[in-house]
Amino acid sequence: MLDKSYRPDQVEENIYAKWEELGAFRCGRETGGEPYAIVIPPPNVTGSLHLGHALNNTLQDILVRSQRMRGRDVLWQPGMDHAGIATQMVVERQLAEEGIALDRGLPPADANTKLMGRDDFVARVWRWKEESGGTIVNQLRRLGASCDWSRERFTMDEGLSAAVLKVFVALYREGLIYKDKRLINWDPKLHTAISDLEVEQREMTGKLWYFRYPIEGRDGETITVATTRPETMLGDTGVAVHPDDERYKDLIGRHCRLPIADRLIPIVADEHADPEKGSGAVKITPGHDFNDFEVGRRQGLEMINVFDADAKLNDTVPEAYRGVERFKARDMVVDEMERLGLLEKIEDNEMTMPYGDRSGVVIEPWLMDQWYVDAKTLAGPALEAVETGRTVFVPKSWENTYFEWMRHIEPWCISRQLWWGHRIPAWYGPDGEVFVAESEEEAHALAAKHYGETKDLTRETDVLDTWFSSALWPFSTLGWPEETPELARYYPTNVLVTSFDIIFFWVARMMMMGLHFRDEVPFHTVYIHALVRDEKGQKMSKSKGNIIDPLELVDKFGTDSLRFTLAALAAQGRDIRLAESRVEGYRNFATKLWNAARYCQMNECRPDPGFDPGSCSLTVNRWIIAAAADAAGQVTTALDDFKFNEAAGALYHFAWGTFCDWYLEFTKPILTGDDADAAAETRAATAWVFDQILKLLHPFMPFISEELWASMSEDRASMLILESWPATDDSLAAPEAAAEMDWVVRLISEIRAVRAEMNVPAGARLELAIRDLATEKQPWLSANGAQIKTLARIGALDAAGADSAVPEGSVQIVLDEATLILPLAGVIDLDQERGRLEKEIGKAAGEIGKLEKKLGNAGFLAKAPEDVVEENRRRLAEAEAQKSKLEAALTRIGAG
RNA sequence: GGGCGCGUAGCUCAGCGGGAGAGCACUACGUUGACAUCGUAGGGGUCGCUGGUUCAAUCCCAGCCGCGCCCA
Repeated sequence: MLDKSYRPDQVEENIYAKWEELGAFRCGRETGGEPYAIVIPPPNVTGSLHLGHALNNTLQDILVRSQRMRGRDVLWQPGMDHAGIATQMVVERQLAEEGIALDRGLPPADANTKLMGRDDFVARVWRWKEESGGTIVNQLRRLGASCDWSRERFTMDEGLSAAVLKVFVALYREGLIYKDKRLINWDPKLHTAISDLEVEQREMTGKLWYFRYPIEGRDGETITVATTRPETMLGDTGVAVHPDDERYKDLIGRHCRLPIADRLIPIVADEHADPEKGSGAVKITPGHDFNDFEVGRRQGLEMINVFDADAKLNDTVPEAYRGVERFKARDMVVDEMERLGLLEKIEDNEMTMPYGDRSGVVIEPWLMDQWYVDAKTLAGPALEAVETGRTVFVPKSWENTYFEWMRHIEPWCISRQLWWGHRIPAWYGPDGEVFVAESEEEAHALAAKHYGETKDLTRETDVLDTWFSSALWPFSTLGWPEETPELARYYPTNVLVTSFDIIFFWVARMMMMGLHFRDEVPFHTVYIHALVRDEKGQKMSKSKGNIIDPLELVDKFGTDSLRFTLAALAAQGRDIRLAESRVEGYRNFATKLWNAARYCQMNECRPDPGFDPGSCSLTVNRWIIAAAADAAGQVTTALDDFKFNEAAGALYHFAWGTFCDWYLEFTKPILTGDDADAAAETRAATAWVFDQILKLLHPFMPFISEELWASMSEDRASMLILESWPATDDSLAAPEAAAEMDWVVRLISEIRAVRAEMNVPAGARLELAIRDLATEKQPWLSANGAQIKTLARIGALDAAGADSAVPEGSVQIVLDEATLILPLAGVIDLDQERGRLEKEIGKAAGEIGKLEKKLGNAGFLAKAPEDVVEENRRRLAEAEAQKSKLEAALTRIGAG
């Protein structure tokens, strides 16, 4: 016998281990089945599970488990990415605590600091990874994720590294990877370039400083420029005015003298200058501003880099400023300009500032050599694949985001000044000539050919952006560049499940690389799910302190409750606001099912492998079996459409609202009754339907469903995870049974409602007489008499004739053509009953009024579809009949 | 500035051209042998506002108000 209640903490770990022992997660188990593949969006090796991961992986697991049960050969490919920047930060911080710094070729800041070289550092990172990396993988196990762990991959693995090498060299040779000197986002704390997507634009109120620059050759005349970053003026190489700006027309082509730096810089005409903004003239610092960089290019201005890697001023500026930190330099510049009488004014200014999302420091646009991928060329086929529907976004609206980004894609800067990552396979000759090759030997061969003799080569020190390797994930994890059987079988994958903020990071890059190297999209569907927010709709973040830890919810309510909640709230196109009360509610659902199972056990409802659901003779059994099949259809259809909330809802309503609330109650009298055949059939049907529920439930609540599956029978052919999904055809449909049971449900509900309204004591047994019951329904009454008596607390039941008298003091309920009569003499207040009937009559009259108005409208009759008109006529007739029945009932009571 | 989305019951959210729904919360009643993590019943909404299209609008269109996100 099952315990009194479900204890998730006592079964989850055990069940998960059994699944793994069984090899249930492994691909290739079902060789006859059509393949179904999902690659996990690789979590970061430094990461830990947050609710976004919980949602993302719950949805993937629901898909994967249901497809597995449907007989597909499922591969859910797991793994992690090496998170270059994040991981290096973690390990560097650890080293700093031990007084160790990286040997970047500079003397240590303090004599006690030890220096560590590149190889030792990389070894140290690997050690860190083995010891403390990848906590998220175990957290995914707690979530129940049925990934094929035997195939777990890591972007720094040998195989994946080989893929990276091959791709880099191939793209280089095709001219799609090149070196270029451009402005990049420099992180002065982490000492590396970072991607646009890793830069957070923060809004703030800054200042706008107005400086006067003296015009050369015009004594006393100045031109005023406004700037938000005074310190960059030391790198100014021009002043721009709008070509149509009358105020400055005569200055175009002249020069002004840059104060402090004491250089001559040209005044140029460029559309970038906005006459409406500030003074209409802008200083141009091509080395430190993205817009100015473009202006500088157009106008042929000099590009001066005034900062070093720490964002301190370098040797290009006057002595006094050298080595000064940028914000300190700002104050010095402003002070000096003021002293020189060249500071016109200072205004407050609403602006955005770029911050590194990992370092939290202000990013410095910096001019330097980096490696780039020609993303524009690669984006072409990736765009086309979505335009032509080879890859589909669900919901479709996200295609716009993808298109927008892809159509305006910039060259992709792939080099990072880090040690942890895939080192770029490029070697430099003594004269700086570049040799790109898959190995050092090959590079030497290339060099020898180039120079005609052997030369010393030095390898590029930069590593590749982590996303460069993630972009290959859908095929590199399957063994590419080897042509493995898995690659042939599972690529392209079926669906990528991710959230919208990842469209740029992964989806776009995986599409580009997949198409270029496999000539085939990496996935046919991209399902974009919601963002999980807190109850108030705020994005969860550490700084707001509103983070809900999914594992805390798991500890409190069990994994299944959290999973079901996330699925139930995962409506397309809307964010999820997670309230703990919802999780609690679905925990109660789990408890409900647990108790239904106990009920089955107590009543010996054991699964019978020989049971044929089509063979039942009892209406109530045919009804519930048909309803179960219908629920299976609803759940399946919803899952096929990625409507997880609808699938969860259909399951919840069937299991609780139909099976527990009605079927189990209906069949109690049968199980304890005298008809042994009926009892036997009902036991088998109950067990069969409950099995259907467990199967449908399994993808959502894998643990409790598996536990109950085992507890319901000792001789299961397999664990639930490998069982077959319920059939979804309509061969079990039973409309006549549904009509009958629906009538019984309505009859009981009506009686209960009136009892409650009339304050009839809950325990009191009433007599029930039914007047005017249609002949064809007479059998319904006799067949379900026991159920009606139990559930509506009826003592004696009488199908009275049409003209039988209504006892004094009766309550009368109109149900379709019939009138239910409950003699309540002495129990009810006649005035109250009159009031109740009058209220019912009023409701019917209101309904009649609305319908008559509609049906009296010539336009409606002429233009509305026939079935709609018919439906309204039917409703009107129904309401009129009900009203007259109610009026008759009122007459029978008599005027008080 | 460009784009996307959202305002439906006290709260969290479904629905989306023809009878306003769920869960939670709330109220009343309940020791019926699965379940109080429960059962039965109930109250509660001019579906943000204003126009338009339509026989018919919570749903489609436009404008407005309020809120959120992404990109610049």
